[in-house]
Amino acid sequence: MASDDAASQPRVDGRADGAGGSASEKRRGRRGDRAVTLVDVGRLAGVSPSTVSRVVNNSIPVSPELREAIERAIMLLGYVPNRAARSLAARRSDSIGVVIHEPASQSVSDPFITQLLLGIARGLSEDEIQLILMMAPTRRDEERIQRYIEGSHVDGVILVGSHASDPLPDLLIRRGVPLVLSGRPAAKLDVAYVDVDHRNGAMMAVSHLVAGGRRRIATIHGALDMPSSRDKLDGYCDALAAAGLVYEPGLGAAGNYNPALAGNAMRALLDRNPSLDGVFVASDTMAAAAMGVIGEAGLRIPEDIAVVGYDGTPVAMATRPTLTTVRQPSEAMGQEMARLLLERIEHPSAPPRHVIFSTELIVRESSGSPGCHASRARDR
Amino acid sequence: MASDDAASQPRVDGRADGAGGSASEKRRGRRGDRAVTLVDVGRLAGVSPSTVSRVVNNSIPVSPELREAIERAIMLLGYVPNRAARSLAARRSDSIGVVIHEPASQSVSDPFITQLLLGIARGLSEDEIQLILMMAPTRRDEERIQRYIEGSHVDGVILVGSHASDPLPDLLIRRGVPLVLSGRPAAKLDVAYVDVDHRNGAMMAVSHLVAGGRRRIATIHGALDMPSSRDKLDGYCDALAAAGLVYEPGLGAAGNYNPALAGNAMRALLDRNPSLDGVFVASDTMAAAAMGVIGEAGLRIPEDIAVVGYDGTPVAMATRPTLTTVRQPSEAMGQEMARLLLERIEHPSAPPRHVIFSTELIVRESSGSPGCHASRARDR
DNA sequence: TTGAAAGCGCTAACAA
DNA sequence: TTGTTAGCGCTTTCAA
Repeated sequence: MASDDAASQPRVDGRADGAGGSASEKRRGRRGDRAVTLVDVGRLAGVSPSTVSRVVNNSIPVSPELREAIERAIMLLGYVPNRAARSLAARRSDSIGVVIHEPASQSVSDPFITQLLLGIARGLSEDEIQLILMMAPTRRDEERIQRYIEGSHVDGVILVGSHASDPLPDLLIRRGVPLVLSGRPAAKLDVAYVDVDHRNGAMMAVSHLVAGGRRRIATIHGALDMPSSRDKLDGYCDALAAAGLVYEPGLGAAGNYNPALAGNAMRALLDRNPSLDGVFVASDTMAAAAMGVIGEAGLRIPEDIAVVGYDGTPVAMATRPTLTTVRQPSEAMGQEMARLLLERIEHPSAPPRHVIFSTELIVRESSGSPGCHASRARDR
Repeated sequence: MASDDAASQPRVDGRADGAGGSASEKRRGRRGDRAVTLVDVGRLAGVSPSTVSRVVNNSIPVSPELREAIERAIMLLGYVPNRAARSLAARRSDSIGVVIHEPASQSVSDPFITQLLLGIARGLSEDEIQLILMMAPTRRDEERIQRYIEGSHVDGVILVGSHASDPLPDLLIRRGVPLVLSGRPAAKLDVAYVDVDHRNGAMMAVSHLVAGGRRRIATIHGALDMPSSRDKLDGYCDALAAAGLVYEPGLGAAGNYNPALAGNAMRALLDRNPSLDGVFVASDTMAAAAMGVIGEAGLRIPEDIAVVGYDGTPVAMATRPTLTTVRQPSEAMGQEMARLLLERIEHPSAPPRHVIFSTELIVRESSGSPGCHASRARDR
């Protein structure tokens, strides 16, 4: 029922174009008034522009008196350095690119990705380095991004969520662009990255299901051309094996981190496996979708089917029942990626480092023992 | 139970610093090889750099033969313009800043914000304009951002989620920086913005609750120094009034778009109003949190309490029961913001325009009639 | 239509 | 420690 049928149709308001404004200015770019430059500051302080530059950049010592005079002049004039000029002269941009190389619409609404982003921003903020966000929803965008990176000289790139087929890492390495990946590369590349011990994370999750008495445990995994997806699948198998259970192909289905696909996957799993009593899902958003499907099938969580998600995003607390999940320290990971990148920018020829984070199982309601009431987890 | 107690402790892997790398390079900045410049292209094509520039920018006509020769040379050399140089000479940056002026950790994991961001990115991508993301979690960040905008010359700014106290809009306008706001400003400012008819959106939501037979309807609202929060509250009151119900202060509680706060708010509402049978919540993420609290209180949704959220994010489909919500066309809004900003950059002295979007009520399970089974909504 | 020349504002040798 | 001097690579008058 109901719904405004004008929905989404913008209503344009107010003085439309050309009402009073001069017809065509095309004066893109900086505002009229000439900017204050180093020369202006130098003149006011009675020193040369280079000395001012030295003060501004703290590059080499300047006598206290001059420094003070210069600082006063800077305040007085409200001088702010022009980044373009600085970039041009110094041959660096003081900005880094973050490429989100995924079907953007979904990745960007995945809280895990956004938390990572926040971490990166935090890791960068001390150094006055700007974050240039590049999303690659389409092939054309990829080319645009590639051009941008090659030409415009971001000082480095953080690549989030790349698949095996992604040519970008290899290209950037060849071009000598400092690079950090989220997750180790599919191919053997000498590159810095942050990774997570997903194998162990998945194993914890599935062992937990086993410990709760589940015997027939399925999994909804991500795209298998991502090492992280593979790792989780391996961990899942490890746990089954440890419990003396066997993995059957019919117990796995791809959700590719897309909630809609995950819903379908869940349906298929239920069809194929009537005796299913547990499922391990490779992301919280997919798990939430799967829970919906389970509910619609008339099955109860956790009594009939226990569910464990992955990521530890807020989503896992919003589901009912609340979702047991494997937490990745997403924000810390983002911050570490920023750090690694800055490090590579400083020392381009040092060998790339890797940092591996571990995970944490957060037990909530969705994985309670069958037939029993879920033991309530402290919800942190 | 369980949990890797090394959790979140990064494990550092691989050849640590100084293994083989030269101790200190500090060669920040561009990779060794000299970049290809306009001059190189010109030389190869046998023309002057200015002519090459004209071809690259399509600025003024160039004879077909030369153009072709130049284009060939560009391909051959793999020329890519240097943005810093271009910015410096042309006095524009070809980049715009998106300031997210909120407690970052929450805003960035709110899917509504991220969808808006995606829309902005889409709206920009055709024009090769870069999006510089600026998050202002702390006061220091605000200053950094302000410096950046003033000094470094983004061509314009999109400001997301600003409160009444935010000095930035006013400042930027005075400085002549092209600006677009998400949501109209609290103060009377002559500025471009995109807004949503929240008053009507809220009214639809609450009228829907009334139509379902609810008589005692509470609301969890956002920070009231944001016009959008006020509008929703007004719409809520409108609907109550239309139904002959009265608004009591005890029926409102602030959630400030923070799920944790919203949970507390919900608890307080339940305490204050034992006979509560409906609640309108100003965002989906807050609604999800509120639903959790309702469930913990032993009440059923929608039988005991009907819930309607706001935003129309994927979150609303992930809750159980699924959440009735008011959809904002977030991505379209973002795209429109980008368009408006580009327009202002082109025509700085034209009067700022406003675009108002309308909303759409999406009925799902959480608002079913009391005592009855919820009529299942088609889940689009 | 094309080229020459003068910067854009800054950094970084080099000299003093 | 400070100043002088070249550019960084591009756009954009101005002349031709």
